[in-house]
Amino acid sequence: MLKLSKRTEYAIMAARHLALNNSGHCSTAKEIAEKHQIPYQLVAKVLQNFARTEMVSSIQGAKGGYVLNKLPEEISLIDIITAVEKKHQITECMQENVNENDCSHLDCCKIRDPLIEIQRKIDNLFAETSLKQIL
Amino acid sequence: MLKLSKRTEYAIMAARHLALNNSGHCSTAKEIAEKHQIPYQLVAKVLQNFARTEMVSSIQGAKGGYVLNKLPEEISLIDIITAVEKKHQITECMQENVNENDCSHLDCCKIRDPLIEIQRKIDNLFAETSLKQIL
DNA sequence: TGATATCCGACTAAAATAGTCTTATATAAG
DNA sequence: CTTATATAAGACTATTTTAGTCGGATATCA
Repeated sequence: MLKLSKRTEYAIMAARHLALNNSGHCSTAKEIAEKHQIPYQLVAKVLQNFARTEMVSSIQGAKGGYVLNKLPEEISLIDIITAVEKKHQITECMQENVNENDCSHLDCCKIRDPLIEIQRKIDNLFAETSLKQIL
Repeated sequence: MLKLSKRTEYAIMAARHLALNNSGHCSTAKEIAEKHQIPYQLVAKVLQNFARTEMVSSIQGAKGGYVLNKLPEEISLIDIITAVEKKHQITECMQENVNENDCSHLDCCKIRDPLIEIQRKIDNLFAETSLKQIL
């Protein structure tokens, strides 16, 4: 319970790699997969997720790859997490497009408000940690 | 990712029930299951977990059940979580009996320290929320 | 035009979680 | 002393989520 997914672990490792190798040349998915011993297809997907955000650009074709668009201090763990995870909330009812009223438990809503507050603080913790801090 | 398990949700609901019905008589697993529409066997297990801690006592046999030993303000969400979950850490390497060195990633340990700090703060969030606050 | 990349959906495998079944033991009450 | 009711606990199955793989399309450099 509450564990970070491999996807997020790989995402942090990939972001870290990009930050450490951002001098001029871009990094490929293959390079990152080999360097950190993580499955190629998975890093590839994570990097594609990154490329859909502002923080990373992709360059297609031969000699292509990925580059960071921001400084490590401008990127937080929550940016990385939201880039690769659809759901990172501690309860079902906090996810997008879920109505407050279609909670599965009769008395859930008594518990809901304090949990929302905890969720907000957890997101804050990840927002306060920048990529620079883990280089 | 990061979602609380049903087990923990049921545990919070059960603890809440005990706190609200702690005037003299004890509550049975059956009663709690029916009142909150959660599977009997699951609440039963959660309550058995509770009974192994200081916060709840069980009374066996007919007319038996469970009673809270502490005031709601003396019980925190982290007490409830640790009573029912073996693992609630955000990474594998933070669990009991895991050596710092048998991390599966080559550069994990660069990431480990900041994550341990985040883990500590998450635990704190759950520790700061008492059962009384969710009654 | 071939080699090397990103892009992306569909699929399979593995692991974690949720839920069920079964049996043993304790105890109150008729 | 037997029956009904309750906790205790382990083994099992089903479901869901997560992890990982495969195949094909597109882009670009040389």
